[in-house]
Amino acid sequence: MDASTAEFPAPQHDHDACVADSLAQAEQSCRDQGVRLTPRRRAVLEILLGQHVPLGAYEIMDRVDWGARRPAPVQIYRALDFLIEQGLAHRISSLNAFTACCRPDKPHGAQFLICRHCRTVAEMTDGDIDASILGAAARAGFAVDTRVVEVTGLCPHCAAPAD
Amino acid sequence: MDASTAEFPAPQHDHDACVADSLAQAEQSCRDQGVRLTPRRRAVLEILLGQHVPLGAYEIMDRVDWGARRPAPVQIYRALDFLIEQGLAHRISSLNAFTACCRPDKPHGAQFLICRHCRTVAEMTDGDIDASILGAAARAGFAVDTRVVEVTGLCPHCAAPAD
DNA sequence: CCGCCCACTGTTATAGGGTTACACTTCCGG
DNA sequence: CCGGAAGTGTAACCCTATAACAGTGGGCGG
Repeated sequence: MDASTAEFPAPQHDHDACVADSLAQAEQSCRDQGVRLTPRRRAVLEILLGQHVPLGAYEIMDRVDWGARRPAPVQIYRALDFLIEQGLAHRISSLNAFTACCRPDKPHGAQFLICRHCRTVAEMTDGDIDASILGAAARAGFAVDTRVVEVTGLCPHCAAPAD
Repeated sequence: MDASTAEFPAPQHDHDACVADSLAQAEQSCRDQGVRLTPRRRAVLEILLGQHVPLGAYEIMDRVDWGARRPAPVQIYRALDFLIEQGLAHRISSLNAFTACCRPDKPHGAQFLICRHCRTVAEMTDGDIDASILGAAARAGFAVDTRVVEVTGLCPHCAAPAD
């Protein structure tokens, strides 16, 4: 079975290219699905793409610039709902925070590795984890709907140097 | 490897015995550890044990009866912190809610099956899930600290009859 | 071309979840 | 009997999320 494809982006990677890439993919994906990536939604996505650290809804609210007035929480949540529905973003339940999806092209339930030091999140799609969860659920007679897998610890970049 | 041991309690099971049992185990466990299951903490635990459905901190606050005055949120959280530290309760991140641990005797990281219909939660300790998570993390060079595994869907009792 | 519907957006208010700071009490060991 | 650590009480505050309702704009059938 397909093994883990998780990777922690190096702190110095070319993040601008990283963002441009994901944004282009998102636009393509929305065209394909016949849904609208409006300026509001796009703005929220861009903010999420800005770093590999998840943001709370209120942090997004503070960073977004929609002209005259600071947006209300509900506006942010609406954009987030859309992005999550489209697979362009994920909610990190254990942090009450949100992060852009790094592979919007294929639909997937993902698992997350969360560094407790630099707070970077790596997304993986590991077949073994998925299979073992489905197996255990089946043995309990449980019909699986959604899965939340969030692992906290230390990423390679924070574990290696003096902490 | 040890397979899943999850089970959904039948809606009609003898819940009084179920509670008495867990409470006795909790008291024994606290004596063994040399920590104090004070009346406040015990009250919160009893409320959590009252059903197999997780409760929010504010629901607990409403149900607890500490005499004259309704307790403040922080008092509930302190009791919950203690119970979780002692392995007598768990936090369900995806629900912002708490549930009593059904097997306080052995320390463990657990996985949860959450029924979206009756909201009952079953706790399991599945070695395969654990191993696959640790394996994937190791391949990413990630040092695991804590794991959150929460699966939503339909439990056997809600899937079978007319829904 | 008109008018209607529907998706999107804006505004206000409120419910629910969680923490900080500080003061007081109770328990227990020396 | 005294002092510290653990437990408890109180108040104030911030973060997270949703409900309810009003306005706007564009596409499509008539």
